[in-house]
Amino acid sequence: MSDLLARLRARRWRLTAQRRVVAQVLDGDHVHFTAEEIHARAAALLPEISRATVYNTLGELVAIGEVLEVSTDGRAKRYDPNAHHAHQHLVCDSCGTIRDVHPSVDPLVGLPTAERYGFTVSRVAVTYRGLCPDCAAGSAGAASALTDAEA
Amino acid sequence: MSDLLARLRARRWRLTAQRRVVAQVLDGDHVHFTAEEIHARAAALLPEISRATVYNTLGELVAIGEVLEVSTDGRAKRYDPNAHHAHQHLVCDSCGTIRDVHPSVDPLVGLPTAERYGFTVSRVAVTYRGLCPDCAAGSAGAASALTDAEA
DNA sequence: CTGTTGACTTAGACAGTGTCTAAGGTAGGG
DNA sequence: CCCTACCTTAGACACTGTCTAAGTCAACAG
Repeated sequence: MSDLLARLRARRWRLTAQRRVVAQVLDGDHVHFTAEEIHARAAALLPEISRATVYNTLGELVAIGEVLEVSTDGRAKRYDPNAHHAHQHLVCDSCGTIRDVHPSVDPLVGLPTAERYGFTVSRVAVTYRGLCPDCAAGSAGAASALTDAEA
Repeated sequence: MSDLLARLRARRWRLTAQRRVVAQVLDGDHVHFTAEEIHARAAALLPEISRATVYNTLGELVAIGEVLEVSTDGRAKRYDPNAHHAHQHLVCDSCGTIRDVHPSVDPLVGLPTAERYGFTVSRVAVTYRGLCPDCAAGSAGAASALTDAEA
């Protein structure tokens, strides 16, 4: 689905080599990289690309809605190229891996007006947390170490 | 509900002046402060308290489940003393304010096993995003500026 | 094809958030 | 009242992200 570049052209973006490699990295494996990971992969294709350019480009892609920003822990944000399908995230508490999940039922379930406290609610994020298969295998009985909660 | 100190005593915590003021700040208004805000308020009560101690204490409170850590944007984490009632969060995209909401229906709705990709799911976080009443009043028509999405 | 121009990129300084270390202080049990 | 293990401190450090000034170049006009 490398029509990301086509969409960018349609938006009259100046198509520089730097923007092309960033788009290419995002179009690749459908994972959720951090900005630094994207920079590293982009630099493998175009060694002189700078951090600032990667941050700028990601910020613009997020602003126009082609990429989603995901902040799961307090660490680095991750970038999700799957912006055109509503979905939720499954996050590993141990390694931070993120997987997209496409629920059959939309749990958006309107928040009752009485519970909105005057807020204008525009969207809802649902994040499932736990351990990915690899980490669950590694920590085995340590599953009880999962004493931290968040919802 | 200042039995937080009682619970800490029961856990055989050394009750130092520093830990007491941190607990006191958390027990106060039921808001969601950042670590720096907590440090500032604690320092108003005990001027020589250090940042490291506030971070240490918050980390320990989170580890034992007396306080929840909430990372909504990529900025500073916020600390939620309301750890003993399952709840969700309403977050303002403009000012970052967080409100607890206690939904009548639990949208946890089990994630279908087929959608778990082998993850061991231990909990789910639901975050409603939008504008708080104050920010909605301020930006008025700019509501359409909310082009970013996250779920 | 070539020139022009404004948008883009760069390196590096800077800022916010959080972690770590070594040294000194103190709560709480004896 | 003393000890000692645990706690606190100041400050250095690391990570993530933002900003600036100067140089570069994609795209368009001619």
